[in-house]
Amino acid sequence: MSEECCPELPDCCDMRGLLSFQILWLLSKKSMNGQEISNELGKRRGTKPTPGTIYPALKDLRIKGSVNMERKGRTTTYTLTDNGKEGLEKACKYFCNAFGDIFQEYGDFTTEK
Amino acid sequence: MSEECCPELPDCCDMRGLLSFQILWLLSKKSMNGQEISNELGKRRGTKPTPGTIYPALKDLRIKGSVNMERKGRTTTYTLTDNGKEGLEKACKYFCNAFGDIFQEYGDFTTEK
DNA sequence: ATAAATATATCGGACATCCAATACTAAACT
DNA sequence: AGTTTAGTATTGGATGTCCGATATATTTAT
Repeated sequence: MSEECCPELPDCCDMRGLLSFQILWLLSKKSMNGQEISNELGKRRGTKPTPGTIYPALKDLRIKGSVNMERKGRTTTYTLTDNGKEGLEKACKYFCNAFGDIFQEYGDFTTEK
Repeated sequence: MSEECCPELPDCCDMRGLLSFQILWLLSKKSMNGQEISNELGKRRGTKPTPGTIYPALKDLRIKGSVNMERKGRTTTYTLTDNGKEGLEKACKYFCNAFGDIFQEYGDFTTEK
């Protein structure tokens, strides 16, 4: 996850979506606050989501029961719930089934590069 | 891509998004009409997108210049344009950078299953 | 005490994605 | 000719994702 590798957003199609899924995945590795989540997403996407993106998403995940929030002073730590863990496993299966071939075959797509 | 493997949609998070990207990917392998695209998406997602989903997406891709349409009788064949091919390569890089770790590490996540 | 910085949060607007419902066209069938 | 079927397409409504702008609370610095 180096800095040099900043993928360019394509104009051929829309690349939005799966934000809440990606947040759950990140939280499955480590409980984090909003800024840390935002930084991790920035590494993967090239640009950090703004507060207007990240906090509504976290609020929705809390309402769904997928994450817990715990505020201490200035920072709020978000943690995956047991419910969220179960759901994430289903979500990963769905995701891999839907997009797995792109990862497996993308090597062929760029042989000429 | 067998029939038995129908992933369940999770309730922990939203799994919408990247439809136009997935359509471009499918068309990069073979030109297809709407029904064929819909069937391929159904195999990967478990449920086939309805006409109200697929045709607006294809219309947007045509307006963006990513695909061409050619109607013959009852069917319309959609083909990736050169522009769409270039864009798709960028899109794949972006996608792999954003979600690659989930594929690489998901094996660990399900070792207990 | 005041100011600056950090972290969280909401609001408004734009847009893609999703479905159900409806409608149309062309081919195939009776 | 009339009916059915296959394929395409639009409409309306709901929701998630995205940004820019704004606001609040807490910590840190001056």
